[in-house]
Amino acid sequence: MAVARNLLGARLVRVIGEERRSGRIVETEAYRPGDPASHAFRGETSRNRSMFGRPGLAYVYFTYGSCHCVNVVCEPEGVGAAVLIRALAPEEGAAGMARARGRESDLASGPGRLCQALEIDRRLDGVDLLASDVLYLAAGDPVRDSQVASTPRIGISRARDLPWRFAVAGDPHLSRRARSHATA
DNA sequence: AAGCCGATCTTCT
DNA sequence: GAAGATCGGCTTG
Repeated sequence: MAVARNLLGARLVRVIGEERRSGRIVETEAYRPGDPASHAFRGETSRNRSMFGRPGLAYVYFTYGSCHCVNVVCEPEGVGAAVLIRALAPEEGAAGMARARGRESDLASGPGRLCQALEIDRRLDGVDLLASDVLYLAAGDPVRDSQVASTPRIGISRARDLPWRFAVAGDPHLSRRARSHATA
């Protein structure tokens, strides 16, 4: 999907009081209407409600008892589609991310990790990523087509064959599963 | 380097 | 009752 590909290189910025933490998006994954792997597939629930909101909103969910993940809603209101942000290359506020993560490496190289590093949880579900001043998207360095790897999605059991995962080829900050998975 | 396990919330069967 | 858009630690090879 176009939005997932075009988010590569953009920045995700988190402001916590006086502190700024940000990173360049290096890995995304698209979840579209009619997609059996999408949280929206079985209709609207209290958890996925914001996925059906207007484009640019954040959909933040909690899973596996311990991990949050952020998505960017990208279809008109009522449709139910989003792009999962899977990995960031840390830029501003790496020290704060390390504090939040309790480690110095792999600060944002995974969908759950980046939420921990940026202190994103369900309280940020539904914020407008194009207007908020606590969590928002900003322009970054565009990524050339020659650097983009488009491959099957990871971490799901249904519709695995759809090539809707996008990554900056060879980037050192890709998610663990992207690294063990062939990234061609 | 790769694979299993536990943690433990939300939804679905 | 089980599986899931995961992570980190431990075990095995």
